[in-house]
Amino acid sequence: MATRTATKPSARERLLEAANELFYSEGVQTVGIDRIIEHAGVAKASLYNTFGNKESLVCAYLESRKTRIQDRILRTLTRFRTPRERLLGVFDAQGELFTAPQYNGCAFVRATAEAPDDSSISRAADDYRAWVRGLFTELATEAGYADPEGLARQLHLLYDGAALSARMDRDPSASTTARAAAAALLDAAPLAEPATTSPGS
Amino acid sequence: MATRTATKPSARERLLEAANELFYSEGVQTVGIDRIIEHAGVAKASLYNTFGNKESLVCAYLESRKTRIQDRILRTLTRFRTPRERLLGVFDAQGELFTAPQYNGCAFVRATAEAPDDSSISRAADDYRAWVRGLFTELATEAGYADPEGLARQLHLLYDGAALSARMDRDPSASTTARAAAAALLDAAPLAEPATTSPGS
DNA sequence: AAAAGATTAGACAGATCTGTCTGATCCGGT
DNA sequence: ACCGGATCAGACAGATCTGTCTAATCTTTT
Repeated sequence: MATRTATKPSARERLLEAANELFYSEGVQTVGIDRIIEHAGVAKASLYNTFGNKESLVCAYLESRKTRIQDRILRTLTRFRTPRERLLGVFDAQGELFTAPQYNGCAFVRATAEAPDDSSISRAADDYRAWVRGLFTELATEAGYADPEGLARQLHLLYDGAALSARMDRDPSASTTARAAAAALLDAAPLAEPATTSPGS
Repeated sequence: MATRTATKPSARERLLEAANELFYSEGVQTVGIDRIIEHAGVAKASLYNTFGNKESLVCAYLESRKTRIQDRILRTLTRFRTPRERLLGVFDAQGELFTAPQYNGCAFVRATAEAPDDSSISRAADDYRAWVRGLFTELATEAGYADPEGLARQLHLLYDGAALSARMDRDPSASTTARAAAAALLDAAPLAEPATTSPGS
């Protein structure tokens, strides 16, 4: 509750930091508890007192990653004015992630690949994906497109594909490709009709 | 008794079949050797005589999956005539995969998420991705687009995104969304200038 | 029929992992 | 100063995993 001074982060914070580095770079299953506590400089009892078990630590790690990514995207979007620019700006924010020291793909995809099907880890991934989907839908609605949900689904595909390609192909330029494709989709998507007939033929 | 061919598959085939089911549905790390041999009805020594170690078994499993998917896609593409239909037909083939009994996402993405960075597993994934990329590039070239590689990259993003969404969102209709987006990208992509004209068939 | 090679069941070794427990030590609030 | 909670180091139990090895049984070839 009391805010820590800058001298020494709490055991919880150090554990989350270590989890963030090790789980993300090497995978959830391959990194054992011992490596986490060694890297965090924390006793094993502190870990189990704080989180209870490994799965809860993984969920907390995913949660912290989610808020970090959300903040990063939203901050990047403040640079853009028009709804269209902001829709495409999501891919710019993604590109910044790709060029980070070493990007290893979507943490939620990786963690889900290692977790049983109906675990709390999958639920954390669902949360994150719902947020991304909601963001695209909201921006598409603001931009006045006729089918914001459908457009958001298409853009989400590009967003996922870019993250996957950036990792699997070790190609950070995937976000640029995705942005260009997204621009083409926006150009092709019909706007909501403020009034008269639809443009057929 | 004297029948030696069709009645009983070899130990290798049964192991690959078991690996295909268990590794794909539950993950590579979480499924142990004991589960594999039990499910295959094979002795442990046979597994290690045949494959040497677990990683080789995983690679063989990925290899068999790759050829299976390639066959499926190519067979589906024979239904279509024009290059454009065949480009979009890749997403139809993908949709058939999604509606399979239980689809669990791209096996290569899952396996790579659990494997160390420079393993032979990653290399198997690279092979598969290179094939998909080459297929899109080839079809885009046949269709006469000005920038086949660039278009193939965009379509590959949709392909990856659809596979990822089908798994993460448990939404097999992702291939339909991807197909629609791909059609829009094809409409927007410029055609190559016809250097040598051989117009009609 | 007999030899040679596969295949089987399962014990075993060695390593590793999660989670618990003990007791000592540090540190902030009253 | 003191007390209670947080944290520490590390041993320990119990389970699990990969890979090896033995010895018996089945299959094929000579």
